[in-house]
Amino acid sequence: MNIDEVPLKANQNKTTDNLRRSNKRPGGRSARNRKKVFDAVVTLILEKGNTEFTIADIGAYANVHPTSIYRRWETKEKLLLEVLTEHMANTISIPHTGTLRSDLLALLSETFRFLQSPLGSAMLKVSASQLDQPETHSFRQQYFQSRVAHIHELFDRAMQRGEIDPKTDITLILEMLTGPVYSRLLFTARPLEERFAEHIVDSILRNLDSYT
Amino acid sequence: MNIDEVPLKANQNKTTDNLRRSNKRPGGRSARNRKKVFDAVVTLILEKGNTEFTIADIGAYANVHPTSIYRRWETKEKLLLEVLTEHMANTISIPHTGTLRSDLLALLSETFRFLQSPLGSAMLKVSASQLDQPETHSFRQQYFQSRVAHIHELFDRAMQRGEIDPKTDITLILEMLTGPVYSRLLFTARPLEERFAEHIVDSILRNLDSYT
DNA sequence: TATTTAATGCAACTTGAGTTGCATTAAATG
DNA sequence: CATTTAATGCAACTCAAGTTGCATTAAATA
Repeated sequence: MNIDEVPLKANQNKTTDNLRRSNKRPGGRSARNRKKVFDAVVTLILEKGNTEFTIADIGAYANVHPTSIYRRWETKEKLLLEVLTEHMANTISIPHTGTLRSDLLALLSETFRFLQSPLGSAMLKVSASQLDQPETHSFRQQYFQSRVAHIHELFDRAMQRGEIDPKTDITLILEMLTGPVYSRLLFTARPLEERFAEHIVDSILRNLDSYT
Repeated sequence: MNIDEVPLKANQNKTTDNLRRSNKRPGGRSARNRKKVFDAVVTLILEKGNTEFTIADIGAYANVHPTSIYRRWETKEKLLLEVLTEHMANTISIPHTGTLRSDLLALLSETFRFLQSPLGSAMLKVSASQLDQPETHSFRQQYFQSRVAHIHELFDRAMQRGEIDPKTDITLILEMLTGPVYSRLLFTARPLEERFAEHIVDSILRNLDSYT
């Protein structure tokens, strides 16, 4: 018996299962409803400016019965995490300014903007809410990894220009780049201003040799 | 009429009000219940390893009627934020190793340990959950500010040793020090290891001139 | 096209979080 | 010590989140 054919107990691992069998009934009603629900979530976050709506609200907006949503995603958090991850992957834009420094500054500016927007704030809130939920670890990593994958192009150019060593740990750069933003948003509440971005970027660039 | 005497509508701004009038009936049953509830919250977080308990659970554990808890704190999040802020302020320990570098490494190690513990994870989760709740901004800032206040002693020593400029922005250092930890916890899930701590600390120390 | 299979819609239900009114208790105040 | 005031305890209630069983609908497949 192939491992893929092992019968799973109902409701077990629904979210990831949902992905694994995503090609079972792909083009039909399921896919349409998925899209309707995802669109409804994004719209609701933008309209309300936060995530203070219920699954019933989503169902009403999407014209999909709430029961169907509960059955496919189990919790609002899992649904939101999936929606926001996918949305990010589709809307990310990569700066292309000519130098690594200004590329990183542009990237960080965009991060400031995003994390202060309803969608970014939601992403941060939902990610933190899942901190001790091992089942959704992979989703949060996927969010970051898809960013890394996209942004890699920016570093590839920097490598070609000789600004950066090919062995550089890109993920580490992004951890150091975005981390301090979370400190400010979560705790100090100091403003996300240009000066802060420059400080972060320059403290990375001045230490590039320690990122290999 | 003094601004302090403006009558407040019932239930308005209950949490901060709770602090402001904390000397009204301080030593009696209220204070005892407050302590019982706070202890119960800490114990429950440690016992369960997470915050998946209800206000009813807290009431049962503390032998305080749940209604009283609802009336004083309104939501579990506000209560937890208050409890964790106070607990942190009381349990923080300041390294005193002789050099700024090893002090910061010790501090960061402790931060790793704390943020991976149930209490730290709870603090991060609850803070993020309050991201768009302006009423609790001050509590999250207070948490960080009380850390800054305590840790300042560490930097004072470094200043006396001449390792650091007296005009250094200590808060910025702490933002840069702890920020990347949130990146790892929330998104990349890479391990919080010594090597990571050294990378963070050294990239601060090598750029100390830009922190003034 | 007919058959099979899975998702969906719907109604009824369970459950638990949070609220309210009122009596009780204890702390503060004179 | 008597009085006043506020917090507490308690019971009853509301309401919304989430579940379950079953009929219906639509997609896949032979």
